[in-house]
This record gives sequence, C-alpha cells and structure tokens, in this order.
Amino acid sequence: MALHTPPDQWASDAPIEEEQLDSSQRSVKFWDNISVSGEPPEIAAIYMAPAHLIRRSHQISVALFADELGKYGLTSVQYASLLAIRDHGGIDQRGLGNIVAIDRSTVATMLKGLENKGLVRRLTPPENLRVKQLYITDAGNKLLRKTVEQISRIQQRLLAPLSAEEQDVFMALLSKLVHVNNKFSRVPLKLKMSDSAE
Amino acid sequence: MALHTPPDQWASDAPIEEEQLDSSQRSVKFWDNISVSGEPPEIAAIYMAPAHLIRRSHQISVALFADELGKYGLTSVQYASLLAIRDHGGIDQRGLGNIVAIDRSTVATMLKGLENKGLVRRLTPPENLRVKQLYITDAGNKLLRKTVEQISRIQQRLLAPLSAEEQDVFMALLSKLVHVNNKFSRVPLKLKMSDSAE
DNA sequence: GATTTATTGTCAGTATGCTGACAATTTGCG
DNA sequence: CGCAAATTGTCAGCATACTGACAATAAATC
Repeated sequence: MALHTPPDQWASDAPIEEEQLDSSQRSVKFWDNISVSGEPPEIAAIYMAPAHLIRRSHQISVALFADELGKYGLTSVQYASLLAIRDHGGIDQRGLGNIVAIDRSTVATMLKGLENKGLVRRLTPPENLRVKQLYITDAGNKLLRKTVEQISRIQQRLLAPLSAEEQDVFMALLSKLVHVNNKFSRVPLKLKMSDSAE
Repeated sequence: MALHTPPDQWASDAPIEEEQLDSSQRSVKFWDNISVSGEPPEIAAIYMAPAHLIRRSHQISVALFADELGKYGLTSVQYASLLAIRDHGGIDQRGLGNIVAIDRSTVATMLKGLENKGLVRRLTPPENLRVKQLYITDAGNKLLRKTVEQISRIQQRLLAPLSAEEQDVFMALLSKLVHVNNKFSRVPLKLKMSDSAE
C-alpha cells in the first residue's frame, strides 16, 4: 500500500520550470479547494501543505546541523548567537533575542549552554545590575573560525536538491516570505483563548 | 544602527523575476564565498542563510497555527496525525510516526495529548499486546470538520507574501528540497560524537 | 520447545521555543 | 525624594523533537 508516497515528479534531476506548474497541479490551490468543499483533506494532502513542508525542512536543517557540527554540540541558533555577540560585544540578552529572533526565555537557556562550553561570557556591569552583557571568548572566536567549512557545507547540502538557478529563486522567495511574515512570529498576535470553542 | 535590516528589495509588491537575481545578489553564493575566504561571516549574513530562514519560517508557521487553532490547542503535527489516523484506522504508533515523520518517542507524547482531549483512542489488541492501535473518535472527526476553514487560512497566510505564481514556484521547490533531502531527517546519519573535537 | 532476534512502546535526558508569573532593578513622574 | 512604571532576567510549565537505554512481547531460528 502506498502509504506516504509524495508526488515524485522529481525522479529526474531536471529543474522544475514555471511553465510546468502553471496550468495543472497547483499545490497551493488545493488548500483553497478544501475550504470550498468544507471537507477535511486526505492525509496525502499534507505532503503538499506549506506548513507541513516547512516543518519538514526545519527538521532536515536541524539534522544537517547536528551532522556537521555535532561534535561541537553547536546548533543553528547558537551559531547565529555567537556571530551576533562577536559583532555586538556587550549586548544584553534581550537585544540578542531581537537579533536572532528568539524570546527572552529561550535566550537564557541557550546562553547557559554557550557559557558552559566557555564560548561566551555573561557580565553584569556595576552601573546596571539588571542586565547581563554578553561577550565572545577566545574559544568562541576560535570555534567560529574552525567551523567555517561545516557551516558553508550545511547550506549547500540543504539546497543541494535544487539547481543553481532554482536555489536563487527559492532563497529569494523564502526570504520574502519570512521577512514579510515577520510580524507573526515575534508578536504572535496573542492567542485568543477567550472565544467559545463550540 | 542598522541592527537587523534584512535586504528589503521587496518594499514594492512586485513579484521577483528570475532575471533580477541572475547576475547580481546571489544569496546562495555568499556561503560559498565564506568557505573560500575561510573567515566566519558577519551576523547580517544569517538573514540570507537557508538554515536561518528555514528556522524562521517554521517559527512563523507554528505561530500561525497557534493563532488560528489556539483555542483547540491543536498543533501542526497533531492535525496531520488526526488526518493520518482517520485514514488509517488501527495503525500503530510506529506507523503513524512514519507517515507524519516524527520519531517513536515524540509520537507517544503527542498522542497522549490527543487522547487526553478525547480526539483519538489507543487500543491494545489481544492478538498483539505489543502495539497500540490508533483510532479517531467522533470528537476527532468533528474537530477535523470544524477546522477546515482555519487550516486553509493558515496555508494562505503563510504564503500571502508571495504572488500566485511565486507561491506555485516556491511550493514546487520546497517540496523538491524536502523530499530529496528526506534521508537526512528520519535517519539523521548518526551523529559521530566519537571524533576528537580538536 | 527453547533461545535468539526483532519489534513496539516507554522513560530519562537534552535542546529549542513559547507563555505567564515573578523578582530585582532602573527610570520617570509627581 | 518616593512611588509607579518600565525593563531585564529567571523560573515553572508546556509542546515539539531527538537519542540511548530499557522492558515487554512477538517472530524467527536452531
């Protein structure tokens, strides 16, 4: 039984041309259709759903990071934070969160990891006991220089299924999607639990 | 100070043409360059890195799910699981994990949530005491029918920053990327912690 | 039939990521 | 100056997600 057989029109390595999708299988339109029919989709539909594919791509990205940087125990967010702290020495945790786009709480837990590994320092300045200023250590800088190859390889492996032209298009569109939708992530519009569920 | 100002060439709503990126700013190539120079990138570079953008898009997707389905407490994975169980009544936890692409352990925790909400049942059949067969309940089916609109809206909001043509191209490329890279997620290539870190 | 092997599920441990509640501190207003 | 408001960080709690270790059960092999 063909349990999860996603559409495999990419059996060949031929790049997908815009013309190929223009008339026939518009994956996006599918989700318009279910809202028209009013019926929930079949499970096979999730393989064409943006939300599901984005989750899977994130899963893959995390796995590649672990594969390339596993021996350093560095994650995507930790790496970005190291760069940010190096370029903004003395920034506080809140500021770092704004740059790498994670909340105050996650910043704290993640920084503990970096601090335990000796890659960053957290200093409370006497003139402001409220904040913790962040600084990269020599070990942190050394690690950044040592992982350049792996970081580059992660990005390349992620995009490897796409041709050079497709990669450019994909990145431009993903970039647009993320930055325009930015408001939905950092200020999650306050989940309205007040509504009646029925 | 221009802390995180991602490239804002999409100030206008004009769709991005392939020609526009062909010669100049190839975001992808940047990551090739750093591996050539051997120097770690500046923090601004992460706004163009596939891994970072994928993480952010996932963040946004989760936030949209919470916004639209928050009052039901349904997540992306739970929704996909509900569909899968409805279409494959009696499937066991391992099988479900294969369909929705999460590991045995995460399946268990997630299913507890669905079971506590009364949306699925887990039955151990007398002929095989090892497995737990999964069945959707009436409440589960009812919830699926009730959330059709919201599910549809999530996908539309996710892709809203893109034009209709861009959406098709993006989905085709994302789909290709995920399915070809599939091997890296479910079988994460066994992180080799044995290597010497220095 | 008995022992080995494979399968299934659970648990402990770890990490990201979020919210709401809280404490400590700083700042601003009267 | 003194108190309220804003800021910063931490914690508890929850969900996703993964690994390794384990127990129970089933299947396969001798």
